[in-house]
Amino acid sequence: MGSPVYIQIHNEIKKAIEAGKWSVGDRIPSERELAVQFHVSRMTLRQAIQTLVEEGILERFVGSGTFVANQKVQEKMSGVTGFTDLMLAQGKKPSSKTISYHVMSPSLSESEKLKLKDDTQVLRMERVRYGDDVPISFEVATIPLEIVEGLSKQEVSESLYRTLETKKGLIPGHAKQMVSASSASERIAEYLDIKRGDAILRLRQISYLQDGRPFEYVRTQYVGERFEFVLEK
Amino acid sequence: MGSPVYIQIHNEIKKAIEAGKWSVGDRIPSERELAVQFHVSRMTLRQAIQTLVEEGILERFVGSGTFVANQKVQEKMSGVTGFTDLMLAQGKKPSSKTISYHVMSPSLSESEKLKLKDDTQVLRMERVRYGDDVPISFEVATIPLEIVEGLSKQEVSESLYRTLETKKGLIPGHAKQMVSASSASERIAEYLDIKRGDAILRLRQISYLQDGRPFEYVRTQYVGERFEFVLEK
DNA sequence: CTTGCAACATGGTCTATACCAGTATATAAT
DNA sequence: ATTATATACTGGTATAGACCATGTTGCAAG
Repeated sequence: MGSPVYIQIHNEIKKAIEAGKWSVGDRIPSERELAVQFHVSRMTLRQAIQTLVEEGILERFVGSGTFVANQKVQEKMSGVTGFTDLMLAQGKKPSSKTISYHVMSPSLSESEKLKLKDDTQVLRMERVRYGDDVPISFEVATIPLEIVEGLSKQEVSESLYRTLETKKGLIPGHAKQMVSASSASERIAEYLDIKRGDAILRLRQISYLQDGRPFEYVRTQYVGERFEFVLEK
Repeated sequence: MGSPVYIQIHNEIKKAIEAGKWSVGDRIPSERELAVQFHVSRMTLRQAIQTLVEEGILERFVGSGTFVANQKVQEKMSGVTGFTDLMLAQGKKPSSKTISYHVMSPSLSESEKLKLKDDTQVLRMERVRYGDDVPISFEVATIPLEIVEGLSKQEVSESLYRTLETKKGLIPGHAKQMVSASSASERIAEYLDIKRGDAILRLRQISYLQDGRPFEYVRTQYVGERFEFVLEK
């Protein structure tokens, strides 16, 4: 074995992680501790850690420590589906908490996006979504009242897409999505159990029925570190 | 000056090269000499050199010295990740600057994504992209060497897709994209003229040929406040 | 019980030094 | 002149310490 010491240590740490010695999110021992364990100087140990960070296996935070990097929740966007199905497809337990649920007059923006007539009322819902009880996103969904007429709050909240199809025969056609990134506000940070200023993946989606009518306008803020979209095209 | 010494030295050396103090192929003074000139330890000087090597501005050879690599210049882009079209659609002038352009051994991650054999070399390009001269994104593109063999730097940089089709008969098939959000590192923040920690929209894309072979792996970091990704599905 | 602050731990940077394995070059032997 | 060899120089690796800014934590004051 002619390779440098720091490469050997790199391999040992990687094997230890793969063997389950530390799980995702776990903090591994500090550089100073590991340097002692491997009988090398801290600088050499840092070189080993560095290569693992570059591979995305570890993450470093000043003052906190070094952690096994997060595997992100992935959303396959090949079809138009809801949050519930996305979570189930990944073997995660989906849940959500409704923050607000009101019928009201739409904002100008909502009215435009949903192509509403002047006097139309909408249902606006705010929800926090969880995957395996970890907050994944905060979303505001606006739906024309006529679409959800006759449906219970539970039906709308739990799985709108499925309910629309089975109870009203309304089938989603296409969707337009706008993705950007920003920072978490104080309020959103609290809901998502992150810090203000943390990275947010913003998704604005307008969903259309097969006949072209827009039926849902959703603004979602995903926790950047816990979520990832996957697109196949 | 708030930035670390090795970043400052990095900038000074880079400026000196751009100012013509050394030309492509020239050998720059040894690490020991430069360490004395900049009044720092050799390890610190090495850190500065390291960042320049990672950007492809310098090349190191044991026993011979450190040399200015053939790099540089700006070029108009078209189509590779659809950046140009996106900019034009918004009435903005697209441009880009090549940060590095180098043949090297792939990282573990790159090797996996591109399904490379053990000894395969890759071409790795780093670019900053602008819209109306405002930095929009920083991207790292990795391409197996065999794909671009025989092609000029200009052909690869300006329109990889078109060149592959006309010169090699290789036609892109599908692509897989992963979108997430994170915070800007110190280095990326500098390139994009934002602050460290600012919101970043990350896009990782693997492009496949029609026969299913992956031929390009691109990691792009968009400035969250300046960019929006629009999808129709 | 909360709040504020001090002490501690952590990764980031930097020093000064040492030895190694390649490369280049001057020197000696042919 | 050519060849072999010793020497000097290069970047690569490694050490053992040091200080800094930031994050965490426990303890004291309210």
